[in-house]
Amino acid sequence: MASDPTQDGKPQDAKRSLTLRDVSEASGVSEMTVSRVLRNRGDVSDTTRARVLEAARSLGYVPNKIAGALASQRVNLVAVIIPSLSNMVFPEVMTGISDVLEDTGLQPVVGVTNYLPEREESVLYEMLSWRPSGVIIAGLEHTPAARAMLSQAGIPIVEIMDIDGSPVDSAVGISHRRAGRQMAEAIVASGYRKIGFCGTQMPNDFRAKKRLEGFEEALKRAGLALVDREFYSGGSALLKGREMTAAMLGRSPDVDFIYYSNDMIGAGGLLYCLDKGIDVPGRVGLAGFNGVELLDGLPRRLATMDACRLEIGRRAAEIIAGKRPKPGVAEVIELFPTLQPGDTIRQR
Amino acid sequence: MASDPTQDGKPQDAKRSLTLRDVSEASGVSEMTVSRVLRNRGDVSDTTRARVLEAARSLGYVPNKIAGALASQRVNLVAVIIPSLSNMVFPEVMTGISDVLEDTGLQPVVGVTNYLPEREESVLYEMLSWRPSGVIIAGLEHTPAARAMLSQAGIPIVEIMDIDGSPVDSAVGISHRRAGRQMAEAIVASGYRKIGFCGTQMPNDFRAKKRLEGFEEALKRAGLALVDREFYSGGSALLKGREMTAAMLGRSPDVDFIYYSNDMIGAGGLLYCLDKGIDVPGRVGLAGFNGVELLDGLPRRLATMDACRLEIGRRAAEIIAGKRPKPGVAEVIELFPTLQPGDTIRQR
DNA sequence: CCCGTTACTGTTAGCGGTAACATAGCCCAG
DNA sequence: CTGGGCTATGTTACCGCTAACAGTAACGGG
Repeated sequence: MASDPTQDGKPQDAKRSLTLRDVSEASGVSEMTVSRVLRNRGDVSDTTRARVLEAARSLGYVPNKIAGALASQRVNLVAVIIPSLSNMVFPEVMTGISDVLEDTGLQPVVGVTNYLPEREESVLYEMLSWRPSGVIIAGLEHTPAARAMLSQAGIPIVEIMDIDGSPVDSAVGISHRRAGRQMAEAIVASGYRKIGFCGTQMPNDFRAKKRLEGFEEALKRAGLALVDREFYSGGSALLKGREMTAAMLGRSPDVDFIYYSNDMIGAGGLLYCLDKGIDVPGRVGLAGFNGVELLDGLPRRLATMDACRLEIGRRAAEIIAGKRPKPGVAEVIELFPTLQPGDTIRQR
Repeated sequence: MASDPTQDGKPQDAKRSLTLRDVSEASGVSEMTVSRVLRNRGDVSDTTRARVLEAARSLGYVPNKIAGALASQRVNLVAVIIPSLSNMVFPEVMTGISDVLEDTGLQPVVGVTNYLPEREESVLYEMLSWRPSGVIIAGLEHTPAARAMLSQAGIPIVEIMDIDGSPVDSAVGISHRRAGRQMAEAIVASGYRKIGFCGTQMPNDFRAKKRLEGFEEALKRAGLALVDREFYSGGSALLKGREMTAAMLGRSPDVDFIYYSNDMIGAGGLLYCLDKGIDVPGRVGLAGFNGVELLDGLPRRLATMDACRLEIGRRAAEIIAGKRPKPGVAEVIELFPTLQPGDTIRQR
């Protein structure tokens, strides 16, 4: 329990938390005037203002936003619902969001779903029950109930990361299908023909799934098909990348390119190949996805495609904050990731 | 704006949000009964319950926790205040917290300070204004105002990560000073004598600072001192690790060990040495700190010390949730990190 | 000198729930 | 049949704050 300034252990006055009334009594003005001072609203004389601030400060008064929000019907919170915090990608999105929201008085509140739709639904319900000013939520795939809540909420909704589908309201993201396609085209153009895929075993990572679909589609158009594939779940992504690469190259020695569903396992694959003295990109080419900063420190630059994470966060926040040409109007913003060939695709 | 089901663009009924009254009218019972049903409180007949639930569901009612919290003086939120999300360490702490809070009805709300004390103060103020049921905050160093707020809040406070100092209320963490000392002792015991340090240039990363202090203290006791040091700020940690290592080995060729303030730059250093064909741990030994999962995928296991992150999160959450032998009593829990020598310290 | 303005401060009525306390049936023992 | 103890539901009074409006005093122009 919080330490009590008095020594008797029991809070002597039941620790009744401070209210506007306490400040108003301490400063000899009405509660309303105190409220005005603390919110910098309306006209208050300088002397009164000073007196109130002094009283509030010396009492250690912290306003009760619960009461404030109820009375004013205004909440400065923005719900941000994402699948995970541990994979480098969402922290950067959060950075973009915070940057923009910083000077709007709005504040992001994060909820994590662990890629579980039911969890997403309950997190959303929970957050909506705090009546936020807007929702930023990853992906376009939600349970029917979640979609219903989103569309009924009466607040701006921005679905982020992905635009392959139909948004409830606004959306900011990239086409993962196109991203997969582009990567496949680049790989094929470089002369690789026996292409394998390593990815996550997550049925609900719809974006990874779409990338793979786009990838296979482009291969097919080039008269090719995946030679081998390998999935993992859990554990150190870097290590899994090594293991999957070892397994695949062992099982399918003719594979000459491996496409990874994310940079982390791609980096693992790259380290494995370098360890084993496998010629990259001569004997095998490698590519990942996301453009994570981590790659900069690797011995060789892994081919990848940045996912515009920072920009996605920024744009989404701008929509919520009404910083758009036509605020309040739903819009879909497609961003275009650039392919970074790095050193792991053969140049020709 | 949220899409309106009707096509005229303007919400036809001003989108007045639903209240208990709407549900009560739809189901023909009092608001109180609806409230009871939705919270599973008190006795409600099965038929009434079913009727109410049906009405709530079909209307798409989402309770207003703002009103609920104000009336009941209960908020199921736990404020979690941490310096950063982007460095692998706090996401894992969050996981520990969420795991424990999961089935308590409590919910973590994250605030990020970017290692800025003033920012910490304002984030704390903001969060306290929502009257959370507890606060979990990283570190023992806060502005005087922040300390005052914490001790006045009248709710359980847990300061995490560090125990070298005096907590406001409860604390869960490791001694970073001791951790630094232990690492130094292990290094010296392995015969290294020309030891350098690479770390972050962050005046407010008190824990990194304490590790370095402990480290130097132990060196001194062994009659040694740091031979060289190098600091960085910003950018890809892996890359910075490479660069700093290159710089240090170039400038001080006699350095035979480098202690890094975190695993990420340590990993960069390791990759650099392997690239350059430098004998590790023969010519130089290397060690980091944190025990991040990432290291598992590296070509060689970097010496490190795990920071008990998951456990810290769990314990902190248990204290907040009152899942302790003596709930409500402040306690300080010290955890003991284990040194993982890996392959980058010479064995003798 | 009156009245409209301006500059400040106070009063009242909720916001949407819930705690606490009725109240209304109903059943059963005495 | 009567009262006590259920169970199921309703009533009332707030929770702490703010919107909206209502003063009040001082001032200046006509």
